[in-house]
Amino acid sequence: MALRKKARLVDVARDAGVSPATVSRAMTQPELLSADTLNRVQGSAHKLGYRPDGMARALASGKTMTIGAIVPTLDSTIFARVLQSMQLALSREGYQLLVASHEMSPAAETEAIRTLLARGVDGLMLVGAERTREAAMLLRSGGLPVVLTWVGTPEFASVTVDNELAGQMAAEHLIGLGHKRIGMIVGHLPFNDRQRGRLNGARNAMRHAGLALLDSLVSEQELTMAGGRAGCARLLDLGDRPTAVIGGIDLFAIGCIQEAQSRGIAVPDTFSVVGIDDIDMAANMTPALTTVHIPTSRIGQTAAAILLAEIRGESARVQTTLPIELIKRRSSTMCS
Amino acid sequence: MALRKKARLVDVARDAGVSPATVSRAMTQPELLSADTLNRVQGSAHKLGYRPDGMARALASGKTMTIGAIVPTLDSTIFARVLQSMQLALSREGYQLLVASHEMSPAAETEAIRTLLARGVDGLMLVGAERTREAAMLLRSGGLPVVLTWVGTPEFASVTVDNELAGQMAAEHLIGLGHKRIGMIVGHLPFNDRQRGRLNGARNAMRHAGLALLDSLVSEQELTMAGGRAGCARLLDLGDRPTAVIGGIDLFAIGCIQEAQSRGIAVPDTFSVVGIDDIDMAANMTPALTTVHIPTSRIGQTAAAILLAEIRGESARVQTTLPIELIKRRSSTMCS
DNA sequence: TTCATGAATGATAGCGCTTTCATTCAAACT
DNA sequence: AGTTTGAATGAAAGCGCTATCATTCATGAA
Repeated sequence: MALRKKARLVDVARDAGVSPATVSRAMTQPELLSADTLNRVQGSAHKLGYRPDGMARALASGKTMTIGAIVPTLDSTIFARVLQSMQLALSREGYQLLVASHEMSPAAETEAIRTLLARGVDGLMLVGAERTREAAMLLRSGGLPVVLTWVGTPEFASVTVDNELAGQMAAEHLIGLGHKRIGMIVGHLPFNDRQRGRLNGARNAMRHAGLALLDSLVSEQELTMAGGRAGCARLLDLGDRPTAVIGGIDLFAIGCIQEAQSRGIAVPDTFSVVGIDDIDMAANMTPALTTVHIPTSRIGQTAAAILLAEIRGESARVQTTLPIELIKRRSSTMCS
Repeated sequence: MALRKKARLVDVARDAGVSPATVSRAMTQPELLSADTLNRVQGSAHKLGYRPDGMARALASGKTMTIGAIVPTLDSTIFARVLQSMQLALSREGYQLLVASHEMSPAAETEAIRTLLARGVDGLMLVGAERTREAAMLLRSGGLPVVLTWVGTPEFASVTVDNELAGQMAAEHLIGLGHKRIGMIVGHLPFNDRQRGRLNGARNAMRHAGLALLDSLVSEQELTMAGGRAGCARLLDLGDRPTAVIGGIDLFAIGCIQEAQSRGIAVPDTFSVVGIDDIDMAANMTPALTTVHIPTSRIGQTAAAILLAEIRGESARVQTTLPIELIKRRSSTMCS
């Protein structure tokens, strides 16, 4: 009972008086065995405290029962939600999530892809469609199911959301309320096709309305609430300040509201703010945030489902786009 | 160039005209080889696009280069920060993080431990000291480095924070400001020794001051901002409402402030609120939140360092407690 | 009775790598 | 010259499991 080494499959086989193959079957395809042997094997396994070795299993079967996910950052409600719902869906099928983040660095993402591929994952979830040439090569030659989220390309399966439309909906809402000088706070654009899409969407909506999203009213910031405050501060310091601001993410919008309030500017009475994402907090602040709802949990669930399906060889390169929706709350109102 | 199967170690060996052992050495201990052979091997490896197979490597060496982390939930800035800083520290040494969450269910945590152990991880990070008997057994018999975070036990290495002290500091601050009727919003207590500690700390501080934390002024809520609002609403609806509230996590405190503001109750003028954690948002809201700072990033870094050290056999069962600190901001003031 | 037939099980060859242990050979000592 | 030493490499035995193929043995069809 004490200093026994870990029991292996052969130990169980010996104890139960069967061949290793039978034990292996007992563990993975019990329906193939007679009730009698199955019982005997399970008994021995339990008695010896046998736990199959995942690495050996992985090597022999080529399956790791692990899905890799590489996100820009873990420190974001958005991605946390996606990961959480993925994990939930995956664990139901016995899969585990291997998580890596790259902190907005293409090189780091490439490296993470390389590592996960080497480590052996049965599928890979990535965010966005933009990556280094090398990363693309790795994925292509990796020969494993890949699903892109938020933004996709025809080359891989994807669960996307129309970021342009999101930006457009936010802008159109404000335009409909009579706002003409609209500002926007966005994340750093270089390695972030989500933010670029939202910005373009807003820009186009304004153009269609015969207005313009002035460059001077667009502030690029770090994706934090502090970034939102800073961006808003810059816009509010302007001589001709905007009457409304779109946050490229809710956190920006919320930071923006805080900044306005701390300056005694009433939201929404004299300053409207709308966000994109609809994070938890959006509904719970005062004023509650008008925002474009992005179905993050569904993105995760769907990504998991697609990966699982591809692993089973059921489907290939499914391109899914999830609907988004403007949620009108209190932070936006008619331009006064 | 096209339909070539994945190159294996023997392929490289053949191409370079050396034995497999030499190629293996070239990959893991290049300093053992002559510059000449090393070059030749690396040349062949590169030419064939060779990438070592992690599973085979893991099986043969017993090392997976993977660390498991099981957190209550991914959807929390706090744990996200910890994971992020762990990952950063680990990746520098070539390790990857395998993440699982249990959503506050002891059974789910046990299952996650079992899975990760089977999957093969070189070390394991867990939150809190409370778990099922079975989980404890698994960890003990797992024979792998384990580090507990937030709350620890002598049985394992740990990086903790004095949760009681945190609760105490929050309460003492309020007491020092003259508050006597103090309420508290805490998370569900059953499988959460962090929240229990904080509550007890606050309770003791009040007792020492000759006051009492009335049960009627303690509200147990889900760990979300909405929970904070709900808890606060309950307290504010009371005939004899508290003049100050402690949030067991910042999110509660923030929700509480939102709730108060939405009722036209001025914070901090007629109602003080303090939190615990010091999440990003705390400093960026209006009023900025007074809170007890918990060094989350350092928890992650330290946990990673301890695990790495134990893997190398350098140290064992280090118990570290990180300092915490009250950050006075605007959400709390003298009792009027 | 004689064979297919199929269900239950066994034998065994890997999966791709690491890791002793053994070998070779030149440099460095007696 | 004869020996010791150590650096550089090779040979080969696994790591613990899965999966293919073969074997056994009732069962029912011919």
